[in-house]
Amino acid sequence: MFRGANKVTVDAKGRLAIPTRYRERIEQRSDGQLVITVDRQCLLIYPLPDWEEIERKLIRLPSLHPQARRLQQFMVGYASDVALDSHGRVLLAKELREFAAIDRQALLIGQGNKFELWDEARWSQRIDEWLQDEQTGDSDLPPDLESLSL
Amino acid sequence: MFRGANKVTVDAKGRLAIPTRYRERIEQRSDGQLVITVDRQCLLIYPLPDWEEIERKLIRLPSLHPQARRLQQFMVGYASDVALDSHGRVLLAKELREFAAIDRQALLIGQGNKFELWDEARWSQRIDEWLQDEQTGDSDLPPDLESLSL
DNA sequence: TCGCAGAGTGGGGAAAAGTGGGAAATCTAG
DNA sequence: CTAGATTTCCCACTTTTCCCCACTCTGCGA
Repeated sequence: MFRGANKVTVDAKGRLAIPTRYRERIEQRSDGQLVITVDRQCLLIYPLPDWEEIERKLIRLPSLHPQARRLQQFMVGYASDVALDSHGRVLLAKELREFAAIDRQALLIGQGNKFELWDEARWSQRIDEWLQDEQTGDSDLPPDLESLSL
Repeated sequence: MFRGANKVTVDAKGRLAIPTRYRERIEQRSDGQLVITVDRQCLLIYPLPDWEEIERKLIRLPSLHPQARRLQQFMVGYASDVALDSHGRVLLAKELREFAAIDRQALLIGQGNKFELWDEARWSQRIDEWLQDEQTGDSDLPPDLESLSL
């Protein structure tokens, strides 16, 4: 399982260093092969086998349903294969960087079987929204979630 | 069970000494392995096995529900593995300290299977709010709580 | 009251990780 | 076919992290 938030920098050539603590796991899971694609506001980074499973699910979605088709189009369309270089870095294609507005400072967020990659500014915006919703009470969870014991 | 409130200091390198009385229990429960993550205003510290149970619950939440997704994103996203060093200290990642505004003086609060870690100033603010709510009568409990016998 | 032991606190330095730049190789267009 | 541009690979420098050691403080017992 990937977890944890890491400040990372994307250099002028669009390279991103994966924090060392994750590298061993990636090496053994997929021999260093990753797939990077887009989400609504951020990028998603999957080990190759995990992505292939997602891709199968996406392709099976009903292609007449407009939203399903759009999801399929974007996620599969932007998906690009990358491999770790000798220093554990990956190259982010220009199209992906532009899509997610990732310039230099970014946050790599572990989310179980994948990572999310956020532009720093967008991420802190998201935190603000969360805290605000908490205050105004817009954060009500569905009934079965309220009993969640942490 | 962890109980009690302890004043602790975070040094310049972000290290936090766990009070000795808890160390033995942590050693035997998880071999010194802890996971630290964020809550709304503070940090949460779990022994590794307890965290893994929480994580399983979180991951099972419906990922299309925005509030559930957000909870999952923040809690799993910020969760970081740490281990006690030879002096019973743990290192708080910079991202976590920033999130919870923890600078130097903090409070470590035992909460059963976990600890809460509060910035000192935020904690006393929270006490103030509580006392104020009591006065203005904003403290009405939901029905099933009113019958709670303390 | 003094000393000792256990706990807490603060660095210093070696090693590893992160970062940037340059050279070689490959591709593209004129 | 050649010149320019882009990508890929590799090297070197800088920064951070981690581990260990030393000092201080507090409380207890002699």
